[in-house]
Amino acid sequence: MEKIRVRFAPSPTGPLHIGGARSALFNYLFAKQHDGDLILRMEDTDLERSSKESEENIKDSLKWLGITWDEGIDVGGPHGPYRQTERLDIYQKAIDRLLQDGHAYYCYCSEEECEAERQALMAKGETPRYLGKCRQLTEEEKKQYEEEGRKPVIRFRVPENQMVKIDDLVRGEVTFETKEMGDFIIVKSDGIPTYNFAVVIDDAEMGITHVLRGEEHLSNTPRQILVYDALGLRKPKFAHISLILGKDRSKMSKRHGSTSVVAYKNQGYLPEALVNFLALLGWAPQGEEEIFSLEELIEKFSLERVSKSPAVFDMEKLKWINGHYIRNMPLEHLKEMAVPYLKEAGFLKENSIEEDSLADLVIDTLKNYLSCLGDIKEKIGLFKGTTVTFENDKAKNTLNQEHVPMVVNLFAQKILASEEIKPESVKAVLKNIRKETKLGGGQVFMPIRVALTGQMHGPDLDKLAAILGKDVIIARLKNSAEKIGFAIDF
RNA sequence: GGCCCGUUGGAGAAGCGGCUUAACUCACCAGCCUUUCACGCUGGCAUCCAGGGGUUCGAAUCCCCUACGGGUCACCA
Repeated sequence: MEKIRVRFAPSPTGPLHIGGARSALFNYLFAKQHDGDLILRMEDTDLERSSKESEENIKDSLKWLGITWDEGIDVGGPHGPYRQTERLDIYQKAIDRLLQDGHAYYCYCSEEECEAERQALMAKGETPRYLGKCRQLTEEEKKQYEEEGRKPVIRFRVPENQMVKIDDLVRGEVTFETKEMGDFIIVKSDGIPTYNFAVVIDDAEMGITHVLRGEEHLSNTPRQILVYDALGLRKPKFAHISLILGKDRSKMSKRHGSTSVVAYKNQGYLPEALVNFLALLGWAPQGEEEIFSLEELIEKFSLERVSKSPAVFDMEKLKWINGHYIRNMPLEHLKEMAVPYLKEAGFLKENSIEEDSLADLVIDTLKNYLSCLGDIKEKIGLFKGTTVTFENDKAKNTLNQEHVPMVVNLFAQKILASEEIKPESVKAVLKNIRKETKLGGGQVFMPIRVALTGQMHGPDLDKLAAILGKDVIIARLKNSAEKIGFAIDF
């Protein structure tokens, strides 16, 4: 069987978008599953908006997600170069042929003229399109336009009254009529080909067998098919993936939150979580399980299970998936990733041994409460400062019970007497207090928790105390006692 | 405005004419576990598949119309 060849062909006009990342992922999964190749190509024919910076961002984001390509930018291959602006001579041959065969022609109409034509058509309730004014220009007419200083574009001559059929792998058969189309531009007046043309030449020349891309390209596809046919090129199979929408069901934009992959990276989302989430957007696994590694996705992915309807980007679910990956990640690995966030939160000053073991404890404690590593900054507030603020009256009242001063004093004395404050030692202290006072768990733990944090919930007391350390524990207990107004004896 | 695509619970979705009293996951609610919270576990959460017609012995599944959402019609990709 023929080797599957797919491509991801972004235009480097901005950071890698969530939607682009999903397209890249689906292409990657499809290719790897069939032992095929993924080609990375830059569609940089928009000279104004394309930038090297964007290209770098796209490559970095893909690598971060774990999406690698077998051929293309940076890695090379037999069909290079892989930047469209470096392939101009390749396009030129096809343009010459099209011109020669009468499938294309020079058009001298200005942008303003075309715009006016579109407006007029629109006003009549018809499809705005180019009506073909320059289709049959004589040599004299051309010469005259040239003398006027007009720079021509090259348009593709769309055959009249033809049906163009697309056999889309996810949408089924979709047909378009050429009379709705109008002759489209294949070469701009600056001599650079347009997307609809270059994409065809490249996909054909690079031997692409399957084009998986966003739904926004569906109505461009008939134009491309026309070009394939005019040139006698073999058409790839097409599969158009539905769009990703924001919470309000309109196309996902900055308005809905972050749209670039880097933004999620910076917020402390894990690449495996984002990949997992993205895969679930527009594709559904067969069984009940929804947590998959890249390898598992490669195995399970199938175009038949790609949905035709648009997917809503559900931030809650992303957070859940990310939290799941955080909780299940080996501590070593997690720590490595979390250190920058701890530093940013002002918790870790430097990487001394002592602080490192503290970092272990902090991360191990906090990991159950995080949906992304960026949350560390907020959650770590619990461990900072020597004063206590009660979250509500209920919390405050737990300290107004008769036995509380005794418990708090006892706890403080035992902590002061401890050589070192470790989870195990705190646990032992707590146990002793219960034994000595003969009080129930809730009567011991809750007052201490509130006296320490002002809150009625939070991480295990032993871990919490160990992170706080002797000085902070004592300071906070004193602060609480002061606020409630009971006597201390330590 | 023309053309194209879509519409199953709050969200992602399964479903492909009878096996559906519509899987599963997130969210939400209740219970259990736990010193508390979180995690985890158990259970609940659409009398119905945008609305209306039709085809059929039988429809979420096929057809038509309407409504709504989206895409596209660029010298942007």
